[in-house]
Amino acid sequence: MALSQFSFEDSLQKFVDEIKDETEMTEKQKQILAASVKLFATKGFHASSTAEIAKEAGVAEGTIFRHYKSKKDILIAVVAPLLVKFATPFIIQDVRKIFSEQEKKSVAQVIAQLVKNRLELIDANLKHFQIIIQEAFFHEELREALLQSVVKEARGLATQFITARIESGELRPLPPDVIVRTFISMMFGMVYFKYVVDPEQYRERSEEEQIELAVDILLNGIANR
Amino acid sequence: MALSQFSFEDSLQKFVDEIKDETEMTEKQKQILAASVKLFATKGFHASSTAEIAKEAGVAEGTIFRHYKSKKDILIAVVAPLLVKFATPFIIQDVRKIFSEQEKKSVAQVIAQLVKNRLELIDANLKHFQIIIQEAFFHEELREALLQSVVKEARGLATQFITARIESGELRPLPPDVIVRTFISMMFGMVYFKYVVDPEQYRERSEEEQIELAVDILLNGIANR
DNA sequence: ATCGAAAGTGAGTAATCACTCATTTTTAAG
DNA sequence: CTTAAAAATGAGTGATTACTCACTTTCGAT
Repeated sequence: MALSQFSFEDSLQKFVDEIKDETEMTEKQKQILAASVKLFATKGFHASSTAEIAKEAGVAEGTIFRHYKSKKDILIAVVAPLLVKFATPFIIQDVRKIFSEQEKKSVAQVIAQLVKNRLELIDANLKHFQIIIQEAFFHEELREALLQSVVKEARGLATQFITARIESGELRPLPPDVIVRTFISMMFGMVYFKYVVDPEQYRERSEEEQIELAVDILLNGIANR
Repeated sequence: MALSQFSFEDSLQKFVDEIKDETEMTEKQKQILAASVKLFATKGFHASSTAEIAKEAGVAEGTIFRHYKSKKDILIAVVAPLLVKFATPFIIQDVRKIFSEQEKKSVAQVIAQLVKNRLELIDANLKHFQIIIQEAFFHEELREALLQSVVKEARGLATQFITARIESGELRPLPPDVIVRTFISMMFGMVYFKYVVDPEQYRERSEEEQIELAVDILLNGIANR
């Protein structure tokens, strides 16, 4: 195995290993994770103490370290499932499917479906998503796992799709990476405006309308012809 | 004065008050700020201890608290100048000027100029910008000041410009807030990809090309006509 | 040269940090 | 019911935290 692939394989494996089925978790363990999610999302990892987590979970501080050998292990346990949900081939079949059914659908349909699908995933795991985004700034391993697996995987698929659609004449011959970047930026922007910047204004329109408008702009731009 | 405006006026005022001319700063004080910027940007505010800051600045820990009454005060002192640079009417004239010269210029020119101008501002203050983005998650006052002043101000100007250009027929009759959101998302995306996600790929093209491509997509979309 | 104020110092403070461990409680199989 | 393992506990650990304060040094005006 090439040395350069070590860190990627390692960090992804580390995340996968950390995942346990909820069924094989103690009640207290679930409470610890739930409390951690709540605190990490609102105050951040560094500002949340293990004493606080224990109190919020209704658990002795020692119990935390019976299940997680360090505080950082809690973060990994919290973040791993969603990271894998985004990244593993198994679940990315979701996305793969959208792309593979391409013959039948127009670009607009595929993109709209993709946006909807990913936004639903984020919505369903909002706090976990928030924690990942926040803490990726400070934890290199997390950032690494996020970029190398999720982004790389997503970009691979997207580039394939875009290239095909350029050849078929449906898309302009623009550099695929720029299109991917624009698409990802747009989606993050939607989430950020929806939950942080301006929830009231965002909700003036329905989610379907928002997606429709965004896709419209991505496809056709804002200039009048 | 309406009660609802208190927090905005207060937090903005607090940030403005915190700014001191560099000329009226001690040598050691500048070192403290420089060390704080370096540490906050790399490790984050919470993970940077005052002992560390003192050591990095080559200063006694007590000296820090001679100038700043709390650790959080350092953060404000670090962040305030850039925040004001983004927000105050005085410096936003920069942007206002771009908009006001609109008669002579095409939408594409105005937007390209605007993107270039803002990206330059970010580039010139990259670490400070990074700190603001990171810490806005955790400090409500910072988030408040950022949203209420910078975003609101920027949106006001942009909406005015967009509305005018829709009326003149240059832009499609899309909701201005959606256009603004798309524009801001695109810019953040460029910065994020350039510095975090994929610096190598980003730099395959020159900055001018990147801007040109982004503006092109914003104006004309990715679909073939 | 004198003097008061401002700048700088670093040992000291109580509080809090992540984490340990001897002990007790709970669980589940025989 | 017995019993051994697993789960849970919370007082206790040394290290580190943001911050204080009595003291020394530097500086500028007279």
